[in-house]
Amino acid sequence: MPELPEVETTRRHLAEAVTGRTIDRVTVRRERMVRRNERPSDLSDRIAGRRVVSVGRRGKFVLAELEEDMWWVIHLGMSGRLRVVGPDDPMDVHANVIFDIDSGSQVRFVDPRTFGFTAAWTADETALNLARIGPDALNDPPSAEIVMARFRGRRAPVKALLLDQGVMSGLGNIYADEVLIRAGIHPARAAGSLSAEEVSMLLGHIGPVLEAGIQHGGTSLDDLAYLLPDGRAGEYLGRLRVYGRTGEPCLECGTPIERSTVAQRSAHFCPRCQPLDLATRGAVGAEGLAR
DNA sequence: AACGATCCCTGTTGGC
DNA sequence: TGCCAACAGGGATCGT
Repeated sequence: MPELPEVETTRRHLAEAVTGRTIDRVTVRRERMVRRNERPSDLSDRIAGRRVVSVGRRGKFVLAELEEDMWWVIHLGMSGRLRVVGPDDPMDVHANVIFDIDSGSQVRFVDPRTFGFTAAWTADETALNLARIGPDALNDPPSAEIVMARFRGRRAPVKALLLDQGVMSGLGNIYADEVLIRAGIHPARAAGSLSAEEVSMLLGHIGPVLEAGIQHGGTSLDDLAYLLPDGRAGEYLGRLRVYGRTGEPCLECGTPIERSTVAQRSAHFCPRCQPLDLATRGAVGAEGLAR
C-alpha cells in the first residue's frame, strides 16, 4: 500500500508528466473519489484549464501547485495509484478520475477500494486541511527532542505514534515495522517508555529505510494494487526484513518472525531482536491480547 | 486528552 | 470444486 516511498515515486512520475503542462479536462467517474471539496464538480471547475507549476509532496499527500492560487491534491489511500498513459490505452476498470493533459497523455487515478481521494484547494484551504499533518518524515524529520516530547507520558504503542501522521507524516504499516526491527524496538512498547537513546536510534533508521524504499521504486505486494505509474512493480518487497515474513527466520538471528495486532494493525517483529519487557509494554487492545 | 473501536470499500484468500 | 466469511489497511469519527 502506498506509503512515503510509493507516494514519492508516484510524485516523480507525475511531475515528469505534468509540470509546465495544462490540465485540459477532468472526468470524475466515481464521485466518492473527490473529497473535502463542496461538490465533486468543484474539482473540474477549479483545475481544468490551469497550468501545473510544480508537483510536491508532504507525507502521503501529493500536492501539485497550479496557477492562480490553486492546489491539486492527491492521496492514494490504500489501493490508489496513478497511471500515465496515452488516450488510446484501454480504460482501466477502476480508473475513477481521469485528467487529460495538453501533452495528449492522460493521468488516471485508479483506486479499486476508493480509500484515496483527490481535491482542488486554495492555498488557505490546503493549509487548513493539512494543519494536523506533521512534518515530512524524509525531507523535514522532527528532532529527537521534539519526538521525545511527543512520546513523553504516552502509554500508546510506539508503532501507533509512528503511524500517527501528526507526529511526522509518511510512515505506514510496512515501513513502520521495517524501522522498528532495525532499531530493535518492539512495536507494542509504550511510546513513553523509550529512552532518549532509543528514540534517537529509531529516528536514525527512518531516513535510510525510506530512501531505500524510494531507491527500489517502493514496495509492490503480490496481492495489492500498488504499481509504478509506468506499470512496473516496486522492488523493495524483496528487501523487507519483517513485513509479510511471519514464520520466516529473522535475517539477523534466525528466530521466526512473529505477527500480532498492535494499534488495530498487523505488526511483524522478531521476538528476540525486539524484546518486549512486560513493564514497558504499551496499551494492547483485547484483540492484541487474544493473539 | 488519550486511546480503543468502528467504519468505509472491494479484491483476494483461506476454510469448510 | 465452489462458496462465502474473513482479511487487508489510511484515515475519519465516535465512544469511553
